Amino acid sequence: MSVSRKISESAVRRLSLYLRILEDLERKGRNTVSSEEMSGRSATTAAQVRKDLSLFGSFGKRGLGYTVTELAERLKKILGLDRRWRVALVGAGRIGSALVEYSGFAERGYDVVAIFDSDASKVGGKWGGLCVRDISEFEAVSNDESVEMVILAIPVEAVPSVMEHVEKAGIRGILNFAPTKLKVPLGVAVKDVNMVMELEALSFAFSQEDGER
Amino acid sequence: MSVSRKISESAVRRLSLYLRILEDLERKGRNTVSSEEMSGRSATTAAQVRKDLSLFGSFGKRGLGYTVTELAERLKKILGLDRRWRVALVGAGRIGSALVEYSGFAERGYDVVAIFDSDASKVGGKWGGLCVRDISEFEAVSNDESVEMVILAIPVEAVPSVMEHVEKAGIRGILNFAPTKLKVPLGVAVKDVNMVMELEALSFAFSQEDGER
DNA sequence: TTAATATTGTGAAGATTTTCACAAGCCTAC
DNA sequence: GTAGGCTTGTGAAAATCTTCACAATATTAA
Repeated sequence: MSVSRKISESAVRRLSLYLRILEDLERKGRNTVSSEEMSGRSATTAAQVRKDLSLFGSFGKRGLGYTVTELAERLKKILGLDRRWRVALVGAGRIGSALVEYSGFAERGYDVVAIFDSDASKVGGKWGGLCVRDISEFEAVSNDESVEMVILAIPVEAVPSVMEHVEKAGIRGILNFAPTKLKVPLGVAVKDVNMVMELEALSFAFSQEDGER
Repeated sequence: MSVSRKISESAVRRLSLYLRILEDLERKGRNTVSSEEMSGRSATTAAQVRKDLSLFGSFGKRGLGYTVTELAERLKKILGLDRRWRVALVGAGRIGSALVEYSGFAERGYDVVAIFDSDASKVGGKWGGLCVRDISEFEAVSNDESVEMVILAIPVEAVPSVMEHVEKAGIRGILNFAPTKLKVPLGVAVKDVNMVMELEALSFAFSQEDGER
């Protein structure tokens, strides 16, 4: 399982997508699937599917394809989903609320174990069984709760001070909703979710099309 | 301005990021900026910044750098942000709510002009001045309102029936929050926002690190 | 005017990712 | 058991993306 090669961002995204497809096939009671069919359901080619999988081993049977449940298990393991993750939410605002109440997280192994905010009017409130804590308690609480990842759903202005806490606590994974590039120490993984950026990519696609007509 | 070359996904994301940086510099009253400084604030190299920009023309002055406001204007035009976009939200749930109330959209030129849902208990409700319509009215309303883009914030099960309406209405841009790959006709642009996928990328990064120790 | 300094724009080199194409292997049917 | 039909796994080729390196050009100072 230990892979020394660097796996590209897009390959990981595709693995994630393959897993979703396999889970769907599983629900439908399918036993095997070919790279050809998988490619039809994603937006890739069969060769790409096989290449992606071959980065981690050889999971299929020639002439037959892949066993749905087995491949799903393998992918879960590769993606680190064969365990649960302890996550803290920083920012008890609207986005945070949507995230915490979204059942998909828990289903996929991510447990929100603490919620923080710096707004005194929010601190102390109950959010689905959890008490909103003041951000100043971050290090202590995240240590007690063995927090591994953080979801950052805060405005840009709040980023520097929050990041200080996060860094000190030794957090090594951040899902960032703030529309800014975080500066993090080496070894900390950051994923940015930026809806404005997505919309801009969309309007760019439009403008290009129009320009080409 | 009309560019026939295909611009890569990641280049567009970077342009979007550059624009954010420039707007920040603008607020701070800076007049010019070098590719070197821009690269410091993004996660790229100075050469990458220059290459990205040179895809669309030559906007800088040798020895001096780029004029902040001028480059920002250029980027806005390139990204199709020199106009407003009429957007419909489909799915009056939690994510939809977070999006509609998020001021960043309106600020960047995206006006939500209609909201749809298929849940009878939601239809008729008022959402920030807009009346939630039944999805069956999609074609008629989106035509009246000249809707250009759609934000899809619905569960996977609802995708096929909703997509029928969207397709019939001739929508050509979709921001998709449903965790599934949409099948769309040629010429329709789709951007997927998938938080579970981002978290999976994060747990993958973790697992890799651990494996390498 | 000339020299020194800064920074762009861009071919070319290098690196990475995707696609191609086919040998190798597995299954079914006869 | 062997022929025929699929489908994987994978080197090699092709395509794409990033970095390098430097000529060109603008500014400032003397």
